[in-house]
Amino acid sequence: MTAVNFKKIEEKWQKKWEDKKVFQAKANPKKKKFYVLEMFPYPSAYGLHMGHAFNYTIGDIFARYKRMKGFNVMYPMGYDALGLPAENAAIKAKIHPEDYTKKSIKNFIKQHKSIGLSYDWERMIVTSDPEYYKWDQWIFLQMFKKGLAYQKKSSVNWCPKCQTVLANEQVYNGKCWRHENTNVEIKPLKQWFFKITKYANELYNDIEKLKKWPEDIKAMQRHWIGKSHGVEIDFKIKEKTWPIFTTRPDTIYGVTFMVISAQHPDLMDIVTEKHKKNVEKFLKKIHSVSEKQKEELEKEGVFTGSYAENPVTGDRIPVYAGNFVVADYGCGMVMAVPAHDQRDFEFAKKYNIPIKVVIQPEMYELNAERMSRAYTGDGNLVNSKEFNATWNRDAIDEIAEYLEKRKIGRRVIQFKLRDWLISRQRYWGTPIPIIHCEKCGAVPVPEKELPIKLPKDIKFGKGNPLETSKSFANVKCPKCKGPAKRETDTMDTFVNSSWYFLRYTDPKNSKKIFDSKKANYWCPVDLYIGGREHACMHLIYFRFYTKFLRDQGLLKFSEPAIKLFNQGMLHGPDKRKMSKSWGNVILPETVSKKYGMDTARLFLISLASLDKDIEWSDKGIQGSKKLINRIIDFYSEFNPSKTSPRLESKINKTILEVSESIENFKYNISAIKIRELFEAIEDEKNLSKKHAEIFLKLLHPFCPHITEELWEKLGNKKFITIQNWPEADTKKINEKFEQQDKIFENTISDIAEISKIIKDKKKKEPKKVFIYAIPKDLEIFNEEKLSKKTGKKVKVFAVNDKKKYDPENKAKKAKPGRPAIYLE
RNA sequence: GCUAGGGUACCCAAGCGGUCAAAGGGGCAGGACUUAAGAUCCUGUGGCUUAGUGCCUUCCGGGGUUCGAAUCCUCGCCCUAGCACCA
Repeated sequence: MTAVNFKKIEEKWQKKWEDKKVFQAKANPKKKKFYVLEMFPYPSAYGLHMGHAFNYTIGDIFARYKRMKGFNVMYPMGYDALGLPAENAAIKAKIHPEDYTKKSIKNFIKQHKSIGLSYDWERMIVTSDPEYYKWDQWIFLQMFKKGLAYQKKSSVNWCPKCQTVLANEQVYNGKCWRHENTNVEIKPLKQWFFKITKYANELYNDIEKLKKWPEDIKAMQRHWIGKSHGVEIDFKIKEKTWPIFTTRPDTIYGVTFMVISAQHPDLMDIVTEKHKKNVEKFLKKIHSVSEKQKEELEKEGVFTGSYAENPVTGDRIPVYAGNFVVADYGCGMVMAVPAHDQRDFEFAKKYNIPIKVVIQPEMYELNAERMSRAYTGDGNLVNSKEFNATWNRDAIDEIAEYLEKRKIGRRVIQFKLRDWLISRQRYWGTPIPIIHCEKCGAVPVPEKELPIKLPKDIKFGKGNPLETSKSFANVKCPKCKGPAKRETDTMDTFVNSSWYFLRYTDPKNSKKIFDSKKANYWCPVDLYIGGREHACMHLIYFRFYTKFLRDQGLLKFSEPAIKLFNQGMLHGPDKRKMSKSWGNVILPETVSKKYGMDTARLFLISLASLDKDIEWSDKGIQGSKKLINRIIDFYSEFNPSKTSPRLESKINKTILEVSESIENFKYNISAIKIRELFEAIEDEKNLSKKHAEIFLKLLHPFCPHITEELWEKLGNKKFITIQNWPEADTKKINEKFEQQDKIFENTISDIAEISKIIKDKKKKEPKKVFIYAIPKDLEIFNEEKLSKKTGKKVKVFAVNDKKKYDPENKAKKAKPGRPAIYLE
């Protein structure tokens, strides 16, 4: 066996691809485009590991396949370079974030190239480049003009470790998304927001159009956006009208109390003098409980002293402040119907508030005194005046109608989605292009002054570093020219990644964010690959941006990606997620040296379905390694000859199977089909040059380097990667051969079986095999092949051969498709 | 609790109404090669039976639909991920 220097071959072809710019994409309206994109990485000093390689290989295989299929493929890569981890790492290493980032990116590029990915490097973008984030600022200004970027004071999530605020999407169970042990604090601060809620309805409804997105991601987004239909009912409290949102207007007659969120900004307006102390005591108490206890927290509240008037019944009902009401959903107050809502029920029981049944189930009768839990099922209304005996589901509509007619309520749609908090009090982000002037207020920076670059004269330490830069903060007001202060908040890094896919289509444009023609040619992204963890962050934000830029007249489409693919996660040999912190990281460099990158690529995709989590194992990769070595051996001794019709049938069938499995992202099946074909080739030995080339083409997307190398060895001058994908000649596919293969394999099993029996009985291993086949089947049984597979000397006779050796007269047992066998 | 997805032979994993005792890989066993080991190659790998075309029991468990189920329905149990007091 020849020793192969994989690393050398890999570097050779990586360099050639790059030198000849084979993967450079050019917009060409006459050609059908295909845009493959992987979520770009956040460059860190740790570099890439095989988990990343797996992710990128998925896209690369598809890009190479589509390119060979004749599509105009764009497959770019870039770096999401701004953000907190880089800043923190830089501070720790005592270098500037920019230097840290540059160094990391350099390493990432090197590693990306070493995996053999067919990126168009001319299109690379780096979000920390002012020429990139300039357009982030430009988008901000457009949003500002439309009232979609605005400032407001509100209770925001503050991570004490990050020293900055977080978006709702970045808070998991009350913890920071980057610090799972750090409780997020609630602080009232003036912050910048993007009004993503303006698009809530469209974002929700269009999920339906994402036919090629995974169901779970869509479900998560639906849940996150949280659309619900309901009614706002006007309750009067202390002369003020409070529109209370409910999805259950059918229970309006059963309201016995109200609960306002303890976090509500206007809570104190409702609290009466007499109850002030009590309420304050309560607030103090709920603030002092730790997050952990909050999870199991009982519903608690305190009477505010005020009463609300039920607009339908005119009842005077007490208003409580409670710990279980969300402050910024609806209007932060709920109407409570203890008989038919479990939370309200628990609360009412605890504070001895009356329970009024307004829905009676059909099978039995509820008694308010004896209920042990709320009845949340359906039934007919009772105690509801003119609506009595109405089926509650019908009553929802009827009562809504009734409220609307009397102008004391209206049908509305509520969303859980909140506006996107984009302010960050950190350095390594896009500066917000706003100047604060005492006279003119928040004034946008004129577009021609963009980009507002990050200053260098800053100090890291406590608080926002941008505030330490004199050159940055003190400016003139663009409107009145008076002294003013520049906004020192930077934008969330998710801003940068919300539109990067568009910039790839025209990455060097200095006049415009991108040329719409180009963007509309290449986009939407045909295949977008990345992790599930972005379901409710990036994947919502970039849909939002797409819709906004469409409304700005820049785009003609409404959804950024046609197909979304979530790859599984690669685990280390210890079955844990591959990551630096577990110390189970496998590096591409090591793998390339040890097995060759092609081997690793093949191994990763053949382990399981691409969307499943997989495990790296040095044992497991042996299977791929053996195959690759055999292929290389075969080609190094290859002499073209004529391909048998049997093999030709198999080749053509495999073309269909491999193509189909690639299209369906079943690369594991592709790998098996390729393996099976190669084994057939090895068995037959005779192969024409044309077919030898077809095999390499089928293998190429998976193993790009060695296929280029072997392709060249066959005497080809042009790259295999720009060849046409083989077309199957279906006329050559003959199922007869497959049946024959089956017969052949059965025969081998039979020989082994009989051999075993003889060995058991006679304690002697038979060495010779005689096969008696009916003449029609004769072509199936190749003596040489049989001998090799059985490890015995095999002789084949036709049953009607007069001179055959058949001492026990077995030949007569032969049937079509099943030869007779004699062993000795 | 809700939502999405799973539970397949020693392990990983494909299959998703008949061609299924169930692809492929790993492991293990036997054989070939070799002085031997390793590497490589071939074969086997649910059970029973027999000089081979046979039978039995399997695809988390129970029930069902069907001429026929690993595959469809239903009820459980278990796992994985995400969300979680949204009125």
